[in-house]
Amino acid sequence: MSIHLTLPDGTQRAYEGGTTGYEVASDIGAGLAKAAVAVSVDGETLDLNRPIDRDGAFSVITENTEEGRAVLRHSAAHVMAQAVLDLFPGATFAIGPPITDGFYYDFDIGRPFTPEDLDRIETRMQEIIEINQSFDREELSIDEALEMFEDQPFKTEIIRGVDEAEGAGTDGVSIYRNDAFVDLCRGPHISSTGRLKAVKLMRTSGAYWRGDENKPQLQRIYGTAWENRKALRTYLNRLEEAEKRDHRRLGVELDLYSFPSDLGSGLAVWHPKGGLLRKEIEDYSRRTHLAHGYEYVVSPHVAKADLWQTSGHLDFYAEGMYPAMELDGGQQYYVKPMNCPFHILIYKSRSRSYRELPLRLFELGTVYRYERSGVVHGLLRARGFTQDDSHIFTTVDDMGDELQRLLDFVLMVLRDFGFDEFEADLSTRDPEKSIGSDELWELAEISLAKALERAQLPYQIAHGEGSFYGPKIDIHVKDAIGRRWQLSTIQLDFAQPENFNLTYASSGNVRERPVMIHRALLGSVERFVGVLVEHYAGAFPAWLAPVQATVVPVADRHTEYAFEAAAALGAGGVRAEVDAADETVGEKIRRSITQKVPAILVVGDRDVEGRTVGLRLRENDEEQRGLSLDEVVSDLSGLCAPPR
RNA sequence: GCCGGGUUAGCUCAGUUGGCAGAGCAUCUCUCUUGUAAAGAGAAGGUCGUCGGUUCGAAUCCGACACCCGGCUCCA
Repeated sequence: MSIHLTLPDGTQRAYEGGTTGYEVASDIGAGLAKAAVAVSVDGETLDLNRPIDRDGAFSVITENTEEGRAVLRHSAAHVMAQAVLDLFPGATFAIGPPITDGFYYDFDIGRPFTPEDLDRIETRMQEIIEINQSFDREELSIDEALEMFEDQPFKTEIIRGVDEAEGAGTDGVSIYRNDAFVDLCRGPHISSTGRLKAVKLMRTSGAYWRGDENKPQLQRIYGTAWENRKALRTYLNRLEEAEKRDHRRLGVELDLYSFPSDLGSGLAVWHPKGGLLRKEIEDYSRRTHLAHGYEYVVSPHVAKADLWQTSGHLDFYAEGMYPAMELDGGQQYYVKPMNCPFHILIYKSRSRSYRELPLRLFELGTVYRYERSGVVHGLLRARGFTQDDSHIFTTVDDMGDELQRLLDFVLMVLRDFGFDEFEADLSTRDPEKSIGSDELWELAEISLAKALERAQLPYQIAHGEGSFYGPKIDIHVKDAIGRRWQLSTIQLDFAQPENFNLTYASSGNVRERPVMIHRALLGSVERFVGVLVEHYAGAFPAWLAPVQATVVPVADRHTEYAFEAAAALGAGGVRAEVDAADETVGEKIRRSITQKVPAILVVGDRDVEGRTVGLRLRENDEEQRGLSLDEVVSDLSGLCAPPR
């Protein structure tokens, strides 16, 4: 019996039944076979040494692709587990999958791993790699597997899970054996441990079994594995690069904000330069919202317990709220974790007509959330932050159009800040934990999906991840080094209009219930600044740079003219500073470059005489001399103008 | 909240077995008057996160708390 394989280029080849993937790869080319870690046959990935017994599309998975690296990493995880079980008798092990850029494995050794343990494990792994053990696949029945792993409670739990999830042709499980080490695993794996050329253990941490904080906490070891030493080095350099972009570090270096420990966890103070950056962002936000049919409102930071009771926050969100303050003889007040109830009160301040809808109330609303102590992370996860928050009150009929408008608006805003790659998550209903009619949910989910499709935004459906009151879209951006950040959120809300008994008079003069859309575009100004800092590595677009131009006098006698030039820039709307310090020109240039100032102007004798300047722009370090001051002012004032 | 690691000058970090607290950068002063990524000299700067304990003696050992970092869980 022969098998027929279709290669990616469309050519067909026939082989004896039982030919292995490696043999096919070798037949195609020796180089390909050398780089191969697995093959894909008819949509299924197989070990190289597994006989192929069916026809279909065939491709070779090579070690320098993400799919191939996942195979390497998965195998590295096995080797790590083998090393741990060797070194720590009685250890139990749970799961060890490949992840982005690496792998991990969860263990229970009765105590945490120490850095020294990590060294020993890595050394043992190297030994295992050097003896080049082969990975051998076997298939077992559920009962056989349960017996084989009887001392491994996590493994038996997984096996029972496979048993219950039968269907998909799983009446048994596969295991991979290298030497005395056996692990439950679907595969595929590399043919032998010697294929691991560049493995490094990175860190340890606690991790809950099955990600559930009510289950026991295991000890996780993270590692990384690459096809060769060079790729590993490149990855480690990338980590260093990311560290240099860290917004907490750059916040100090650029004097933007800080997190004084006297203040408290998760709380930032904004220094003058950070304050200016924020102000630019907030001004932009207010301007564009006003230009897009929003009405600007303001609400206080605290409200009585009753309001939070009505809104459902005390029932559903109490954990995220700061504890109550008692005022006025027992009256309880809460600091706001969200702005919605206030906007609802504005809506309710008088009776509303369908003619006013959609009513879009917008606020830069500062909220406080009691984040658990282990989760705060600079500006990206703070306890106090300001949302560019709006609540849109719309009729059910207008909801679809409004969502489309909204999505266009979101993308415009994000693009204005320099992001151009987006992905969305559409979170749908969890029937167990939600309110509202099926019809409304379905309409809402369809409307969200339609809006996403019309905006040509790639999205994934997150089943059951919607909030209890409605489905939502979360928008993620990709930054300059490919990381994904969640910024915008758009949530439909059927609950609050009910809770607060919101109505409007329809054209037929009937009381109808509006739908609320809760949305934040930047998300929170704090997080947004954090993401911007990391995206631009602190070199903000000129319109956002706290200092847009530095004027450097060559010697003391040029200082007066330098201030004149700075004043001219200021009059042209450019934020300019004079660096009149008693330092060399080289040092002053260096300081401005380090501070990522977009434009540096140098003025000396000839400039004073001819009313000119020397100019050096951040984007290229070539200097120009003798440019007319007036022209430079006009150019820079264009360069520093906000996008709208 | 959980697991682990931390906290020494404004910043980055040394500090040996428990025995007088250190460097570089930044700051201040003076000299130099500078043309595109660090001029020279000097000075000042510390409750060693906080509180308690052990000790003749604690930055160093122990405990609690605060804050930070890496994860888990959670999330804008």
